Amino acid sequence: MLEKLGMFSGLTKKHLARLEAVTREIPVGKGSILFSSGDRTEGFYAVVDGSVRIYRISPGGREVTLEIVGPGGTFAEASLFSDIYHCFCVALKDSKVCLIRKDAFLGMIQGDIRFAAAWINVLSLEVIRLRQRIEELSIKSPKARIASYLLLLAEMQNSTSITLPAHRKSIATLLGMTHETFYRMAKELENEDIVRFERQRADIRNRLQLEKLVVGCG
Amino acid sequence: MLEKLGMFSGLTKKHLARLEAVTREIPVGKGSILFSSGDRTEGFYAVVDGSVRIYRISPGGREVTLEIVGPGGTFAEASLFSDIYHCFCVALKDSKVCLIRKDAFLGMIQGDIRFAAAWINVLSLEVIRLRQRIEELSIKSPKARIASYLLLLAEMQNSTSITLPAHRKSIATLLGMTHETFYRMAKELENEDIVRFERQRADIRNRLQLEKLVVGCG
DNA sequence: CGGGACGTATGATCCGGATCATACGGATTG
DNA sequence: CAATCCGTATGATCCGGATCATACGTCCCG
Repeated sequence: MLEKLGMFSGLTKKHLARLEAVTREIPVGKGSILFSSGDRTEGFYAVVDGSVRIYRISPGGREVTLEIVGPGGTFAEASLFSDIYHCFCVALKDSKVCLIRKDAFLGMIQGDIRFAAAWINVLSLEVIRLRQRIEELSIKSPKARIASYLLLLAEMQNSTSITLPAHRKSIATLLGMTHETFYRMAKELENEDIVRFERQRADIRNRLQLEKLVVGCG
Repeated sequence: MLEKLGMFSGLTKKHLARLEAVTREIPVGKGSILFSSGDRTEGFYAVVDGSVRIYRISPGGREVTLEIVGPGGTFAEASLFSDIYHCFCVALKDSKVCLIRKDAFLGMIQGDIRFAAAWINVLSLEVIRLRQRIEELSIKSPKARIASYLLLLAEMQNSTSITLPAHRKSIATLLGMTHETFYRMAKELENEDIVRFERQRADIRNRLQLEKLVVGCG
């Protein structure tokens, strides 16, 4: 079942079989916590079905969403080199995830050069993605951050009709703003007829204008 | 000369020699641009001496500092999997950097399992660091961000007497605030006798209070 | 079915940090 | 040496987004 995960494509059948042998499939009910900050690491995960939210509790007590992961995505990769998790993971819907066991995976990396190379590729892309997020968080204007995020989703989903990967409150903290601000800015975007929100969906009506918002923000 | 770089320790002499063979040492004068966004990638770099600043130009035209790298640090690792650089690099002082050529390095990774494993380690740590930065940027209070940053530097330099890695203006954009705000907050910290700034140095006078700022910010 | 918890949504208020302006000193350059 | 640039520094003003308050809908669970 791992072969559907994209990042593992390019592996031979033999490798896949070996990998699946050290993989455990775990169903997680909506709202349940997969792991908490401080837990001993067992390995990293891949989302087979559903979606999860990765977050931390800031020292001041508020939740900071680090990422929202959907089908095909992996998370907690850094746990391979850490004894404990440094964040929380909660299921946004009833989901199915795969736990790839740490020691076994490290062993495979050390024993299989192709595997290692593939993993290096994954990590490198992750670094690039994180850097982009840092840059986007440096955008002060909440509206521009939302615009930037919607454009990112549109690109990933390859459509101007976007499925929001989580409820608005989570997305708000992902983008570093309060949910009130998110609702307000969303409403503004609707009033300007740039984006139309509807339940779990967002339709980009005026891509040009949306891009201008990101650019024009400073 | 690479063996001093930390990330390359643990390699055998033979590996080191091979690596150095594909490495080019480059002197960069203060203020000169090592590469620009859009340039074709040649490889990634390690700082031997001096320091450099990595930044992007946001669509709105302002500089966003992504990181400040000192001796022993590496940067532009992601260029291994990209055809062009996505950021700028400028030398903060007269510096000496090593260019590790992309194709050669990729070849070594694909040909040497120990090498690949070491590199995976480097990338994983980078991912963890970037996540921490994302979390810190989510801290809204500039003062708390400064506090958090100073504590990070203190930990890295293992002393309460810190050498600032760059001029204040760069640090300000690194922390996602204007330089005016940085100066003001720094002055406040001095008035409260928590930190004393002096030329390129910062002395933490009251670590407890500094930590409280980070925690208490929400 | 009824109640509670939570996501969604919007209004009122307030303050912090961005912006604009100004000034001083040190470094660099011609 | 004078001129210039840039980093450092601080004051005045203004506005945007956080905060607090409130309310409605819906989902879930007993």
